[in-house]
Amino acid sequence: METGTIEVDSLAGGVDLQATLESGQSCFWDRADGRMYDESGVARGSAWYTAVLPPDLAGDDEVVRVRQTDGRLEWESSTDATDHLTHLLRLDDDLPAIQRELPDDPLIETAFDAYDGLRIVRDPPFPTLITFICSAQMRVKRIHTMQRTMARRFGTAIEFDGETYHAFPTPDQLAAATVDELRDCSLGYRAPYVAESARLVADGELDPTDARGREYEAAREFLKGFMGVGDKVADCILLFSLGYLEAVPLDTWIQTAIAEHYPDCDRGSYTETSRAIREAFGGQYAGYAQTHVFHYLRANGPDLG
DNA sequence: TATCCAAGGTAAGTT
DNA sequence: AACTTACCTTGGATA
Repeated sequence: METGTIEVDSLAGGVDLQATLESGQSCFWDRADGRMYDESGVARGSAWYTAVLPPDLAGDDEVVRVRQTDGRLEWESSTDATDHLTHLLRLDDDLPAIQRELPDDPLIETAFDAYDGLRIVRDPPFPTLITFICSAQMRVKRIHTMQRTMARRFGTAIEFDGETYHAFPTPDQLAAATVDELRDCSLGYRAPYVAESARLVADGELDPTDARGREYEAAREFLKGFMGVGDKVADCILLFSLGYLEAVPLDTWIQTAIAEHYPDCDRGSYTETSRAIREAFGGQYAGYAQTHVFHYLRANGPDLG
């Protein structure tokens, strides 16, 4: 096993690992103490998080553990995880520079200042696709449980440091699952969506990574080719996996924020409201504003700001 | 202990 | 294109 550290001071804007991984944008990481999203007064802030990197990222299924203590990130893995962490947690993003590009707006400033070091993640595309298909009408904590269940039942088991971890299922593995088996993972009406979208990827008919390189709105339309992917889910995949930092998923929290703080941005349709709020959030880094505002409102209630 | 309700929406059908 | 409606499941709220 290899270990290493990344100094938080070496990152522009630092990093808040817990805020980044437990703000609801990612289901790729799992808290080793099993207390993900547990608000019940458990000691937080230095917990280990684990993930199984898919072969297309690491060359082979590879377990990575990371925690934040005393101004540094500590990691454990079978090989050097520095580059993987930099990639997955977007540690190269210059947060102060991004904040300077955001508009001078009280809600955005409050939300940004409240969570120093909260970064957008760069999760692998296929798990992100499935995760956000599952997210429809679902609580964040339960989405996470659903992903863990699918990984345990259909994903490859990996031994690391004397423990067993499960990779998120590959497209082939998930496409091989029956709709009933997926329903047994508590997916409900999302089960056939997951089955069909996994099949599309497994059969080579559609690949979420092929959205890359397209103009933003064209990329969003492309992703809507998957079953169970509408505008909002497509925006989540673009922002949290494919690096479209201008994407602003219009979820219920942001809809509430629009109604209360930016009523002029409500243009009726998703496309037009999206354009308006994207502009209000400063364009190219609007997704960073979205994620901070989302996290802030979810933690503090919609009335503040 | 029951019952009710909302949760990071989408697809399909109707106007 | 815009507007309805149904949809699985479950944890937490309310009675």
